[in-house]
Amino acid sequence: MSAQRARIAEAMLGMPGAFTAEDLHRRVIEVTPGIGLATVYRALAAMQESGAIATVGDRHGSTLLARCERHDHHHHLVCTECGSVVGIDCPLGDAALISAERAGHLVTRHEITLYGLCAICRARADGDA
Amino acid sequence: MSAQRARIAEAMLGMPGAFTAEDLHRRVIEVTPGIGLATVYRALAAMQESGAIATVGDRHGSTLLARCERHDHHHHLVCTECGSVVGIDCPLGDAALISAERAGHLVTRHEITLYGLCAICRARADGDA
DNA sequence: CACTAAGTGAGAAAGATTCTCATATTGGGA
DNA sequence: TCCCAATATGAGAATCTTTCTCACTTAGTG
Ligand SMILES: [Mn+2]
Ligand SMILES: [Mn+2]
Ligand SMILES: [Zn+2]
Ligand SMILES: [Zn+2]
Repeated sequence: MSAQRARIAEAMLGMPGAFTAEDLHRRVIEVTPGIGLATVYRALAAMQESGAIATVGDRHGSTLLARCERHDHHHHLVCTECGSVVGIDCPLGDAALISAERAGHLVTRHEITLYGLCAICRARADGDA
Repeated sequence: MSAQRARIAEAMLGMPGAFTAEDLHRRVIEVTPGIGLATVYRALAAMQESGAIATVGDRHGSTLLARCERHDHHHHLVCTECGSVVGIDCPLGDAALISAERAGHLVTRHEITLYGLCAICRARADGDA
């Protein structure tokens, strides 16, 4: 593994929640100037391949990513306020399976993402109100 | 409503399944040359606003859209082979709700999309095998 | 008919991601 | 340790989708 990938991985582990490629690049070059944005994109592609990170939405056209503790199949609960992300088990509900069956559709993949406010941001919102 | 919007809506109704803005533009100008791509994008934005269409994925970086019969909250079952789309009811499964509750997260929005093969494409795949 | 708000077309612009290419590094095997 | 093929890197160009600008035309209301 190259030195750059190692630094990018470290920076990625330090990200608090959802982040874009540019967010991560900014953090990386604070510690190690000179690393290029293209290298960050390349590292991100590898991480996504391995399941170390996943797409959890988008922000103004940029892909939002987040670190995954689990590398097996799971989904995400994303705070739209602070970007914190929690991995969740999330088998398809019965209604979905029944609809698919009725249509004769063979489901090979599904995407589920939940958005809202995490406990902390929810408390803060209540306090402000 | 402008003449252009009417033509774009007609063309949209004739789309067989999932389509991109350019797919639709191509169809529109077959019937009515001169209508600009920007106008198609503007019409699509309005349709999405009204619930007449919805995003159902992406194809090589372009947003995939599909017509909705229902304008209320629902989700989609998309054939990755032919692009056919079926609307489905799809309340969150218990597992998802329990995960959110345990995390103290207030869920305000969720996205669910199922991908796979429709009945027709499935039959064709079996025949080929 | 007159007026205003909204829509239009063409192209420029914006922005994210990928590609190119010359150079540099890596890690394994001799 | 030295060599080499494979892979990674950095800088910027290129690509490509979507949005914006602006001068001009409609739609719709009264
Ligand atoms: Mn995860
Ligand atoms: Mn629908
Ligand atoms: Zn939060
Ligand atoms: Zn199909």
